[in-house]
Amino acid sequence: MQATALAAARSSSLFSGLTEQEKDKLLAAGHVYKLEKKEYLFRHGDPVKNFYLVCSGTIQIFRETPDGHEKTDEILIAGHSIGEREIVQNAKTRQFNAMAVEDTLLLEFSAVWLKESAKANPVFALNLLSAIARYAEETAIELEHQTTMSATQMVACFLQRLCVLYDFDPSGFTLPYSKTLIASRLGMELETFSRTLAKLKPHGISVEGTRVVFTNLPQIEAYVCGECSIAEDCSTHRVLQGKLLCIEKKSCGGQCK
Amino acid sequence: MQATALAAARSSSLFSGLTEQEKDKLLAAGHVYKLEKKEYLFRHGDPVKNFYLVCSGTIQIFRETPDGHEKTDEILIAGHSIGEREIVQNAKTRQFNAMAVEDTLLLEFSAVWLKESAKANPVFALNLLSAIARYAEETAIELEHQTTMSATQMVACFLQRLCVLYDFDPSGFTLPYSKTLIASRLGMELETFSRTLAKLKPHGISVEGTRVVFTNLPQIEAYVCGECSIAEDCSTHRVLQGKLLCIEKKSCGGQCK
DNA sequence: CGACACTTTGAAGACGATCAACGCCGGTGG
DNA sequence: CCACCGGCGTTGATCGTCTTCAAAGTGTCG
Repeated sequence: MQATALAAARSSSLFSGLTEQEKDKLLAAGHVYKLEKKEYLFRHGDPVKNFYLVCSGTIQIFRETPDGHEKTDEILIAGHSIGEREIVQNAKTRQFNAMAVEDTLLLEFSAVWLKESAKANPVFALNLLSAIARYAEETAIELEHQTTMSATQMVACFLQRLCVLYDFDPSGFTLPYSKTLIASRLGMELETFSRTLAKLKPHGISVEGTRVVFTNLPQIEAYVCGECSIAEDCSTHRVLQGKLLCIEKKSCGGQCK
Repeated sequence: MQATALAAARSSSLFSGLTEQEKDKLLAAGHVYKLEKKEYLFRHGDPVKNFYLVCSGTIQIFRETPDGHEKTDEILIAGHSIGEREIVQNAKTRQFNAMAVEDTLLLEFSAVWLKESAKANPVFALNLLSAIARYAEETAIELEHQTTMSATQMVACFLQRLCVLYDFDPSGFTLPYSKTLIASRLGMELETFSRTLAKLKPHGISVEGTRVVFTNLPQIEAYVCGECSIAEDCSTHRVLQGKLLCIEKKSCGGQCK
């Protein structure tokens, strides 16, 4: 169990470019931390004491609005890290909640450890910087999507990304978490999400229950980077892995075939 | 002229904690760069070669969607920096446009200079890390606002922030840039923005032409951090300077008096 | 089998975008 | 000095999309 946990942790981008010895030394400071489904890792307002690496399972990062609604900011899986931004900024309290979506294994490190390690190891520091910069970039893209894309486009975009990120088979895979969670992640209501799925069929994305099938693969592929004539400039449709998706004429101005 | 430019630049948070000598040494590598109103600093797709510090004037960072719409990501004034994220991430091309809103003075540095300086000076490196982390945090809040607040709330929030950020007099100040730009920044149409302003009057915010007056100051003040009963947990209404604004009952659930 | 969580579907409503027309102002040129 | 123009902002009417509220359907697990 411990061995598997470490394997996932050492594959984190934070350790890229480090020797196996260096990784061992850094990881030695971590304690295994288990969470059961629905258990909280921490809540909004808790003091920032620790840094975490996800080894297995899934962690949901979310905020609660005063009227009781939840907005999911991130869904983290093995290899992802939690808390580096707050620690770097010396934030005193957590600004969001972290909860296990399913049984989850983490490695726990102290905030001090993170800072010391960054000071002591320039490669690690650069990885940290890069991870935070990447998060900033992803959030900015997310924001752009939110303000310029329709719900249909967002869902299509999300499913494509999901497929790439989790290395699923496009010709058929199962959603890794509930539709409620996905809707919350996309900042829309469950009902809207549910209705949207039906609209995707004509575009070659079929969803029934938790089963997703990219039918008419060539058509879908055609939407992917390289075949989209405005790929370079199509910032609206840029997806994190450098792939593109233009699902509706509306915001493509018909330039994407 | 040069003296003023340097004064604004050295006040940047990137140099906090450095001795005057260190600042001098770092700033010596910069070249003054002038932009006239409407002139581009760079465009989407341009190679990432330089890092900039804004000394005076205003720079608009924006993206163009394929259907011709513009979304303004940031409005930068003296002390702000441009390009650190792309450089840290080794991005090859700019992912957005940067244009002068008015005549603007900048300091230009090479991308290499930024990296070398970060390597050579740990305090500078930490400031850089902190600046990027702060940007990430601000963007995340922005995203949360976008998905949970109404147009009315966003505008009210923006005006309050503007007042704090620019150190304006709440009892009366002039908008520092056009309403078109503000609307674009808030991700809404000019018409929506225009209509929204009228709705703010009952809440103690009066806008006529470019003149903004926070009337009924006590009422407004009451909305500000400390007097809002759910201040600590009211992430939706958290504003960058640690101030709060709850302008409508809708999402406060009546908890904010 | 029943309880419960999760999802789907329907109908109504709110909100912001869109299209269109008009007013205002500063600048330019005759 | 006046007429015209273009940029900017306001206002009105309409439309589409997403949310909201309500009810019913599906699946799983004890």
